[in-house]
Amino acid sequence: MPELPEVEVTRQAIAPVLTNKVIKKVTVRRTDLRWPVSEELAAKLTGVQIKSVGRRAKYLLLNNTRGTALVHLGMTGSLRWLKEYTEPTSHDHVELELASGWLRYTDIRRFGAWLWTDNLKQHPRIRELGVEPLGDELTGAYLQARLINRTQAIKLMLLKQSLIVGLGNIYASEALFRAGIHPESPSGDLSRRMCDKLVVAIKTVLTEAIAQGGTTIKNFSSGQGEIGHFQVNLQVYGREKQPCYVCNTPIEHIKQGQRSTFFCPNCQPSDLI
DNA sequence: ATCGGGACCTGCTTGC
DNA sequence: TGCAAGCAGGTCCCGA
Repeated sequence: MPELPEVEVTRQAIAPVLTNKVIKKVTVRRTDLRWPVSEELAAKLTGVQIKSVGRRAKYLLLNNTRGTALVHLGMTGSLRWLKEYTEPTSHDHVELELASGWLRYTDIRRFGAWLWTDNLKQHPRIRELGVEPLGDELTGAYLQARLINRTQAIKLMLLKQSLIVGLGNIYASEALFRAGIHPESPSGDLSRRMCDKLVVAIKTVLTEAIAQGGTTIKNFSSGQGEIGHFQVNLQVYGREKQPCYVCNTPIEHIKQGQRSTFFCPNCQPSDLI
């Protein structure tokens, strides 16, 4: 489900109710998520004070007095703040109880994760991550340097979290449309000018999506239960055969790495392929 | 090192 | 109506 904007919107929603609060109790109903939820996680989190709620890539970071809990939402995960307790369903796997309410983690497909670390920078899932797209490190020069000699299609490269973090299947297609770049272009063939344009497109689409509360296609909602509204701004994703908003050409749908890609064949010319 | 594909898991939609 | 196939916002791991 969630890409960077949805994770960031979730972070912004839950940070105010968690910051400086004490976790009274941790309930893990299922441990078989993406990786097994360790007994250490529940033991360490119980009784700690949350110092801040951060984000690195698509991981939420519950920074606390003993270390950090990393929460990944996978494809179908969500976090929800409950002021009043409700009976958990079969997909509610983790819960934190605080004095003022409960933080509940729901994840139908269980591709998400809850991990514990007391050395965040050296954690294997964090160590190998690429640059944050909304920070100063992502520039056209960085992108071109990392893409040089790579033959893989640019859409697939944008999904690699070791290059740039935060983009997923929706925003990768959207960024390429906004940059006017065909998704099958060999990465190493992008000119510096195109890399500059792509970087601007990535930053713009993610920033706008965060401002709109993320994209809700199926069931994303922020930690306070608000759905996102960016889906009305999607230019190509999910719009197969519908007219391009810019030029009226029907949007095309292809598969790359067994995943859907959407693009406008006119606005995103294939001259590099 | 880079790539392509399969794997993990559940639920919903589509087509015969 | 029923059932199988295909699809979904992520990412790790394997073999070539």
